[in-house]
Amino acid sequence: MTRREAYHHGDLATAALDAALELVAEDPSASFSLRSLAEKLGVAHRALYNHFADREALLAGLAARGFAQLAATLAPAPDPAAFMAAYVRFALDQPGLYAVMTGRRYEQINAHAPLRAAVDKVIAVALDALATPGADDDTRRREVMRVWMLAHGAIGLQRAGMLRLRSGDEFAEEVLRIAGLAAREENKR
Amino acid sequence: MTRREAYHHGDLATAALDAALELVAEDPSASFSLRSLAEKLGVAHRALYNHFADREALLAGLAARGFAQLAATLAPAPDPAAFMAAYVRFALDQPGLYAVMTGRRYEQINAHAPLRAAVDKVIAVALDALATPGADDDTRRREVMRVWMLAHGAIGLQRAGMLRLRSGDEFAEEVLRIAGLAAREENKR
DNA sequence: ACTCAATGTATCCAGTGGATACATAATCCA
DNA sequence: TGGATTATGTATCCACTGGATACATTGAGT
Repeated sequence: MTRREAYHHGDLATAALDAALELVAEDPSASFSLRSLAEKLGVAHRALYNHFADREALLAGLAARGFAQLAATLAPAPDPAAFMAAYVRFALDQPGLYAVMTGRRYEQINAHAPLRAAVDKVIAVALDALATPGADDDTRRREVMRVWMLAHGAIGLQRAGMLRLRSGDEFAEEVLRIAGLAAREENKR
Repeated sequence: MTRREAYHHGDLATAALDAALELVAEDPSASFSLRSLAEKLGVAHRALYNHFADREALLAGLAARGFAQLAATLAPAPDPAAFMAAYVRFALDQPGLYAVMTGRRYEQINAHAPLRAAVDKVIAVALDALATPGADDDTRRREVMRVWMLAHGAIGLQRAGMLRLRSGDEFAEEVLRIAGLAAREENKR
């Protein structure tokens, strides 16, 4: 451990988020305990509280990461169809992470600066990909929301088993079809 | 307690769901404990297990009730706009209940017959209100899903603070506008 | 070298969901 | 009618959780 990053056990905050991501990937309900997380890291469970005020703060940190990753995934989207396909695939690929991201409430997001920033970044990317360049702000905002609502709604209803859609790529294509966005070849994985 | 419904403390199963609904209304995160619920009912916390296999079963029962109530609320909807407005208002009026309803997972819904039936009832009502009578099944299904996705997505994004929309009636109207369904006078409360 | 803040540990606590064993009351059937 | 049976509720226990308090250790800056 000659690395500069190492304190006692290394960069525990980062390691904790890494481990939390794994636990969430294993169990999308994110019902993991701080103790199991600490055990996974070989550390006293109380050590985590040096980096995260409480469990919610840890989840907020994980959510912030997720939104940053989502923004990076969506950034190259050249049009609404590509955006929506990429968005839906992200949520399907990492259902636990997506649940953590969208499970925070408004106040929790605003109380956590990095998370707020990460969400705003996604909004900015969405505006680029979805909104008509010349239009006024209200119109642009509505254009973004329409696509986002459809995508987020589809994911939520799918998870709750209310739609009974096919899963995987076919799901993304079906959502595009319903949204009125043609599912073109380049949108396939 | 000469009433036929009374056993020891009355119809505990129903009373438990009533009390749970209150607790969820107070705290939409539905983080209430079975013990607080039992205390509210003046009963040993273990008594609840005579009526519900576990905490999840109790939530499933509450969700089933919610969907039945939702179906009744939506049934009179004469057109998609009215349907969507009523749906959004239901979710805003009872955010905790709506979260419990949509928080169950696919397997949990199917494992609970009354819940499954209640969800199917809502789907039937939605088909009536949203789908073109003569169209083929796939088209009808997609018509339903489009509206439902928009409504559910809007509610979810609003709760997560990602849309920053106005709340209350203005929220419902804005969602209708985004969905491309005119907000007419009769949709107002 | 010495101090101090950052980090990690040890130990405790009240509260939780759930299990097992037992008590009581309502119903059913001889 | 009355005794057995079953539904319901209680008492008590358990492992586990998030979090608090007190203390130990380590690295960094002077």
